[in-house]
Amino acid sequence: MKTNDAVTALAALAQESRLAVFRLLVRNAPDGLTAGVIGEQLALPAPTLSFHLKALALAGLVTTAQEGRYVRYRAEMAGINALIGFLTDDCCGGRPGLCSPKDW
Amino acid sequence: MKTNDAVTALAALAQESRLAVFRLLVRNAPDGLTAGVIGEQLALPAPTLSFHLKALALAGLVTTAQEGRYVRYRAEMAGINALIGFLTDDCCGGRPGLCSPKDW
DNA sequence: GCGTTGTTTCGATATTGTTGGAAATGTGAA
DNA sequence: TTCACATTTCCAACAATATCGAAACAACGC
Repeated sequence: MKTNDAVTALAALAQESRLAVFRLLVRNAPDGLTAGVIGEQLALPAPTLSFHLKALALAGLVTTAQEGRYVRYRAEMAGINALIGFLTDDCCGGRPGLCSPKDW
Repeated sequence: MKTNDAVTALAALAQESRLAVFRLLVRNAPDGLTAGVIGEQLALPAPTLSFHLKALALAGLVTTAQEGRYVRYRAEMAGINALIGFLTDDCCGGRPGLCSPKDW
């Protein structure tokens, strides 16, 4: 993962509505939810939600699947996992034992 | 961790300079670095760096320690750990086996 | 086809974040 | 005390992002 990818992913999550969308999809993994259901659950107007879902998809944090009239969104676990790895890369100069072991 | 705390932490990391600062401090954990060294390594003007370090500190991702004329910054592992936990909370409705086990 | 429903794009506005020079603050050394 | 150095605050210009109504687009049932 490159720095720019990480910034994109972090920026996608660094917004209240998008973070709520992502966490809702994580709770509903791996089935996912349709856009309409997400909007209903989080009380977001359709254009606003669409804007945010697009950002999450571009960041590689959710995937989309057309299902007839509906579009199903799913949390992309590989995306969040790559992000976490990037954040903790080379921790303590490669000697992770220097950090509290039970935390890592 | 509350939603607002998570948004603050994610926003702090969702910026190229701040992300670079944080990762530099992670690599140099647990010793940390002084502001001047960070600015030198990343080629950031002092006011800009100070602005970013403040954001990281407010987000609970770095700690500060006055050392004479210098101020030493350290990555706060507990902060990043809490953030990661928040992101993956209640994964798959509490049945994490539904996600790829090797990823989690 | 035609109306209905689900989703996205467009557009205009409001809000917030980033940047770095100049100046101020704080700390230690001479 | 005076100087030098490290860091922060202040400020103003600039850039990026959030919001949501109206309209457009897409897919299904009749």
